[in-house]
Amino acid sequence: MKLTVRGEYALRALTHLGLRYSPKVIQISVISSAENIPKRFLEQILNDLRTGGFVESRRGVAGGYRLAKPPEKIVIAGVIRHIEGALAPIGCVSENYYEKCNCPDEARCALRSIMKEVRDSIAHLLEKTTLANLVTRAEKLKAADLADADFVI
Amino acid sequence: MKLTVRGEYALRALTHLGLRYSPKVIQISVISSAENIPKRFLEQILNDLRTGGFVESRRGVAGGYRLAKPPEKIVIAGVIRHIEGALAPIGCVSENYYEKCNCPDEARCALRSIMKEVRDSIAHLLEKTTLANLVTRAEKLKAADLADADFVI
DNA sequence: GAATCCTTGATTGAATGGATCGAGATTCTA
DNA sequence: TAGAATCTCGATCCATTCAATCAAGGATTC
Repeated sequence: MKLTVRGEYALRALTHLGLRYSPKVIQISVISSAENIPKRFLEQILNDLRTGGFVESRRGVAGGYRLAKPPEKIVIAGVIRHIEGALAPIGCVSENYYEKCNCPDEARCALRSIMKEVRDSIAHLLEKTTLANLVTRAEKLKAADLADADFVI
Repeated sequence: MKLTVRGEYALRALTHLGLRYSPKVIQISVISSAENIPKRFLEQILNDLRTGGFVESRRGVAGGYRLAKPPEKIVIAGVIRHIEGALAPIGCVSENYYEKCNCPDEARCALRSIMKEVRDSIAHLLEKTTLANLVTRAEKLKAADLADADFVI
């Protein structure tokens, strides 16, 4: 699994929306400047997240984006699969994006067997992590940071 | 972590050499046809593995490649790092190939914290796996396959 | 010294990734 | 109902990476 900038932006944008989860929508430009993401590019990514059913949008003057379901229901593995594709490090061990490799005999391939373990460990971690979890982490990290600041003063 | 075809070939070639570990060298063309790897490309890859200290070569008529050290001493994580680069799914959590990301505050980044866990789990698996381990897997898979064949007869 | 094989670097062609643009659709508001 | 704000969608661009091939050259052995 490799997270490209695109996937990173997607997850950061979702976290932004998760931290402010409400029926109100948030504009692209707000997310763009808060998260330091090129606006045009983010536009593309949010639209893609909409297609995937992770966010929903509202057009027009008071338009913007919001989560399509509560943060607890948004699984990180699902987001990454939608944006980036396979979690597996190599196609021949992917469950959702299987691709045949050109080794002489896949069933007897030692490389495949170790890569399968890698895939499983990645998938296990990301399947059990939801956006709610990311949001909690973000809040805790912020709180810890504020505590540090107090301490310094 | 993403394993490209290049890395796959490298590990398959090493496994080939590991299964036949001896002072004798094996020709590129032999590995190439046994493992179904384009010869010219394999040439490039083996040369790269030589630079990394994983194999050594012998020129001339009876030339070829062999492992530069016993299979137990060749760690898969090291091979992948040399051929592909970082194990981490994103640069900002890589230990050996760190790259700054453009998020507003790296220390408070929730994404970073979950990706760090992914990195650690990948690294842990691949650090403890040696070529000797891969070779053993290959032998077992072959044996199991033969047993199946017997059973069918 | 000829055959064989490794060495090195250049090159190519395709795919991917990051990013931008422009025109269109939709919604609100004055 | 005109127009401004905002999302929508497809096209395009540029740089980089990947996979693969090629060519010339050097080393080694028989």
